[in-house]
Amino acid sequence: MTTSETESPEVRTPSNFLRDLIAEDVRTKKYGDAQIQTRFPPEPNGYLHIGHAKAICLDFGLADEFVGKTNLRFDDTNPEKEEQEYVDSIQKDVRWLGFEWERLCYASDYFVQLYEWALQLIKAGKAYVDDLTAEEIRQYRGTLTEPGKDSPYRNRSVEENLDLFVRMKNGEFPDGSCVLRAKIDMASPNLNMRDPVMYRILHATHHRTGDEWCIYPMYDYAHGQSDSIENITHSMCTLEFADHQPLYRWYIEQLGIFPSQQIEFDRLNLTYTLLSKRKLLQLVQEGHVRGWDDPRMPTLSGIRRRGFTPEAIRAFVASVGVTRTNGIVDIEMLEHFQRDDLNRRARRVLAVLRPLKLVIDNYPEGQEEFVEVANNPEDPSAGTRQVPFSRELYIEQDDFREVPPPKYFRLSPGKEVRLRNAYFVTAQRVVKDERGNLVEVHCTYDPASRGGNSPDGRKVKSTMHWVSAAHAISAEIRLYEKLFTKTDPGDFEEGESFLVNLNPNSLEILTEARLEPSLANAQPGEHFQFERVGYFCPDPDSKPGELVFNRTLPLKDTWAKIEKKAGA
RNA sequence: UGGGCGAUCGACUAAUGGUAGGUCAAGUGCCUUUGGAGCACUCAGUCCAGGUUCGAAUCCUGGUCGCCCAGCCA
Repeated sequence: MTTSETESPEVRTPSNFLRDLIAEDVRTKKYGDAQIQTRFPPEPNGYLHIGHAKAICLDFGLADEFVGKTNLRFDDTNPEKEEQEYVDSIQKDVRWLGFEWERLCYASDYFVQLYEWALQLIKAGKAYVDDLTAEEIRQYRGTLTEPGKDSPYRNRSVEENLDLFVRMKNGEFPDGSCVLRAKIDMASPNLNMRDPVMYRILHATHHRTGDEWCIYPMYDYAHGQSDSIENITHSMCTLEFADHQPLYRWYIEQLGIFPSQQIEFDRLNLTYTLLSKRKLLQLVQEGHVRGWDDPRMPTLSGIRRRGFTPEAIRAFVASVGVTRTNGIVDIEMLEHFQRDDLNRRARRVLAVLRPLKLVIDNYPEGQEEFVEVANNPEDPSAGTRQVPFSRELYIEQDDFREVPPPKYFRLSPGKEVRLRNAYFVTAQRVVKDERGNLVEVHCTYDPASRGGNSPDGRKVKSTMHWVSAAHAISAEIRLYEKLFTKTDPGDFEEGESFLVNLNPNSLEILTEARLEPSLANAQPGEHFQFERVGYFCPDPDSKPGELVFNRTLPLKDTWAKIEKKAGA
C-alpha cells in the first residue's frame, strides 16, 4: 500500500507565500523551539467585515496549521474613536467565524511598558518633545519629492526632553500643544521615517483605562512593541503597511526586544461592496441602512443576519488565496460558496412569496390529506415530513401565464404540470376581478398521480411549489439586492459621494407570503431553502405568530436568463 | 516627477528553468419530482521590447501600466 498508485488523490489547497514563509521559518528554526505565534489586531472602532474575515482566517488558520497560537489583540490607542460596543461585537464575530484566541489582549495593557520604553529612547537621545503645531509638523515633513527639515526643537537636551515628556504625561499641557517624536531622519525617502510622532496629548476618556492617561501612543509606536511583548513571530497585515515596516523594525531594534516580523498581504476587495469602516459607519449613522447588522451590510454581523455561514466564508477565503497583488474578487465567488454550503445543509420547504389562488375544481370540498416530502434531497438522512394538501392552494404568481411566452414550461391554460410531491394538475380557466386582474386559476387534478407520478408514465415539463391555503402561515419576507449599483461603489463624479451609487431597490419587503405550516417554529440561526426560490433564514425581528424571513440568496434562475435574453 | 509594492483567461489563483492548470463567471449539451443541484464539454491568459538558454510566466536589461505613502488615524 505504499506505491504512488494507491495514494489517495487528496484535494489540497495550493500553497501561498505566507504559508511557504512560515514553513521555511519553522524548518530553519528561526525562532528556535518557540511555537508560531500570530495575532489578530483590530481597532475597536467599528464592526468587523468580510475583509477582516480574510485576515482572521489567515492569522488563526496559519498559526493552527503550524501548531501555533493566536492572540486577539485590540489595537486601542485612539480613545476618541473606540468603544466597548465594538470590542464586544468583534469578539462575537471572531468566535462566530469559528476561531478561539489563545489570549485576549489590548494594546492599552502595554501603556506603562510603552511609556517606559519612550523614556528609554529619550535617554538614548532617540526621541524628543516637539512644540511645533500639527500644521508646522506637516510643513517641516517635506513632500514626496522633497526632503523634510529638522524641527527647531529637535536638539533639546535629554534632561529637557525627559522633563517635558513627564509633564506631558502628567497632564500639564493641553491637547495638541506638543508631541513626542522619534529622532530618525528628516530626509528619508520613506516619510514614515521622518521623525514619526510617538505620542500625542489626548485628554479623552479611554474605554478601558478611563482617565488614567492623557498621552496616547501612535499606531507605529504601539504595534510592533505589542507584537514583541506577546512574542508574535509572524505579524501579518495588509499591503498599505509595507512602508511602515522599516519603522516597525527600528523601534524593535532600538529597544533590543523580541524581533517580531511583519509580513504584508493583499486586502480582500469585492465587487459591488464597500469595505471601508469609515464609510460603513457613515451608512449606519446617516440611516442609509438599518444598522451595523443590516443584512445588506458586508459586516460579519450583517451577513450573519442575512444567513451566511462561517463554513461558507472560510471556504471562500481559502479559495481566493493570498498574494501581494491588489485585485477585486467577484462577489459571485462568495455567493457561490454560500449556495454550495446551503445546498448541502438547508432543509427544503414550500413557500409562496407572491401568492395566486389555485382551485382544484374536481377535488372534494372540505377534504384534506398529507403528502410526504423529503426534507433535503441532497441528504436522505434529513428525513421526510408530512405537508397538508387541499382543494384550494396558493402558487407563485410567476408560475402562471395566461399567454405563455416561448419556452415557458409552467402553468398556463390547458397545460399540465406537477405540484411538487402531490399531483398533476391542468389549468382550466381563470377568474378576474372587475378591473381585469387575475385573482384565481381553476384547474383539475389527476387523482392517480398522487405523489407526483402518473401511472401511465405521462411526463410534465414543470414541477411547481405550492401551499395549502387553509393551512398556510403568513410571514414577512425581506428580499435583498446589492447595496450598490456599481462594481466599484467608490466610483463617482467630482462633487458627488459614494452615496449616489446606493441601490434604491436594495430592500424589498413582501407581506403576503404564505408558507407551509412546519415553518411556524422556525428560529433565527436556522437555514431553509424555499424550493425553487432561494435560501432564507428567520430574522431576529420575528415574533411568535409574526415571522420575518431574510432572503440569503436567490437560487440560480435559468428561466430569468432565458427571459432576459429574449427581452434583450 | 522621491520611495515602496505589484502585473498570468472577464474575476481570483497555481505552475519555484521543462505539457500554462484550478475555481468563479459566461456558453453548450446531458440529467432532473426544485428551470435548483449534479455531470460532460466549450470559450478564454503569461503587460511590452530585447537578451541568456536546448528550453523562459519564471532569470537578465530597458520600458509601460496599476496600487500605496506627505494624520498629533489605524
